[in-house]
Amino acid sequence: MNCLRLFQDFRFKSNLFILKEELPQFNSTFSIDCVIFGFDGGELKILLIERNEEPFKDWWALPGNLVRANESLDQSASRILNELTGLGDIYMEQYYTFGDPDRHPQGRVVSIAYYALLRLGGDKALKPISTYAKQAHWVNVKDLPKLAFDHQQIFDKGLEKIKRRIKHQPIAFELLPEKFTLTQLQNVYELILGKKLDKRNFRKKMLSFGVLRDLDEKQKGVSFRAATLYRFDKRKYAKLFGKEISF
Amino acid sequence: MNCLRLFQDFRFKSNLFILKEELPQFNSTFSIDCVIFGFDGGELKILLIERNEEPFKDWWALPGNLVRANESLDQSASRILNELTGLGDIYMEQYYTFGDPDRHPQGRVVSIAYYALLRLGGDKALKPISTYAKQAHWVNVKDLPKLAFDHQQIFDKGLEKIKRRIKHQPIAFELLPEKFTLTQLQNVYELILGKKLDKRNFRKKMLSFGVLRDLDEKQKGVSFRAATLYRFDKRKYAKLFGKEISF
DNA sequence: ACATTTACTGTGTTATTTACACTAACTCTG
DNA sequence: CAGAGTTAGTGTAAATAACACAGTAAATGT
Repeated sequence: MNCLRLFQDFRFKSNLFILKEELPQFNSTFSIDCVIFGFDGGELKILLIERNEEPFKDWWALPGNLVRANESLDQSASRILNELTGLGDIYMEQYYTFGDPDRHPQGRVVSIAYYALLRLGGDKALKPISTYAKQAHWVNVKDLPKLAFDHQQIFDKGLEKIKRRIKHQPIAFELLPEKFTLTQLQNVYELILGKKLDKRNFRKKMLSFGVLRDLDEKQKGVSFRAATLYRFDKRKYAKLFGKEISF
Repeated sequence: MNCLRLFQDFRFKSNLFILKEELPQFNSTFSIDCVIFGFDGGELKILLIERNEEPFKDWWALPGNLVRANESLDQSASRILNELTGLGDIYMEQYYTFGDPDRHPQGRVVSIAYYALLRLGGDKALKPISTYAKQAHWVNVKDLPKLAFDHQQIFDKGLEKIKRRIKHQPIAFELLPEKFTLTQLQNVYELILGKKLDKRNFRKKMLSFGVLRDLDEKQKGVSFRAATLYRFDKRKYAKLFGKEISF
């Protein structure tokens, strides 16, 4: 024991050698992986790609890519999302970094995970413009296939994160079209939180925040009674920031 | 515009060349930086080192180091904390990754930030065992010097994080000795949250959680009335997990 | 014993959360 | 066009949690 201590002291003071296991990680790369949530037809979905390259060729995976030399992580995430979906100007947030030494079979790749929330359906079609994927699909979060790498873990942590965040920040609106009904908004909350909410309490609380603008306009093209449409009022949201919203 | 589009299509389909700006980041390294909070003598402090190497030689900086080839990020954080303080078995958590391309003047270093909370004073002395720092000091968070790199930013984000976390998880106890008084506990909350709390409400709420065990024991060696000592009861904490604690 | 310092305690007020069920409006069908 | 079917929309009472607030108790030192 004393011997080991002496050895260590010598090592640090002499600065002459380094143990192999102490070598830092060189020649590594890092990537961004995105958990991209979408809401459509009452289902919460995420975007998956079918890989066209080894490793994990033909497996489903989260969309992701390597970070370039001269871009920041946030810039990189935006670029990658844009390349994979054709979309820009989306609320994205870094939430965790995954770096197990063996998470990638071909060498060390530390992956910085982001999530994004976006409105599906109708107006904006997805136009992926990259060849590293055979195809991209929206998949219901309740029905995920086996994922490549540690992507299941990355997804789990991402879902956990937005569960917490939806109570503090108006991220639910990012999933909805500009004009939406209170029932649609409640659906989003219920899907993300994974539980039913009381309709009256939900509406009471949502309206009490004063961040919804009643558009004096009704849904069109629906069977049965049409609901009032609302729009999210970003300016009024400022005061609300950071407060807990419980359901 | 059409021309650009055609060019892009060709680029993706032919797969023959790559634009320089599209090169991924190779030969990069990553590091861990730690914001290590300590509580001592009524002050909230963090551990800083005075750098002994370029760049930023002689500047104060957060303790941090490069990740090794065969360790996970969490392992790396624990190792680095241990090397810098001699301590182990500390609650640590990854909270953000900083990766601006120019955050390190000598090349790209993506840094994964962790925070740790630890009890100071008395029993365990700090024994840093590394030469890359001239010295390590505990510095009051209210009185930080200019920090190297983007470490001020890393610190700010870390403080923000534990402000939020202290309301959900019993991290305050990590800062205190095993036996502590309610007044000490309140001090920790007040320092982290940066505001005064009402004594009666604080005690009422803390005791109502049922995670404190009254030790039937009093402080010793203090002038004036001695306070009752408590211990944190980990088992009873389980039910509390995840609930918001507001002050 | 007296001054000093910190520990400790309770109540009333207000705001928030929760639980709970019926009517209104519209559409479709026969 | 009447009636069935479906979703939109609304209020109240009880329980719980948050907040504001001040004096007594216990120990020490002089």
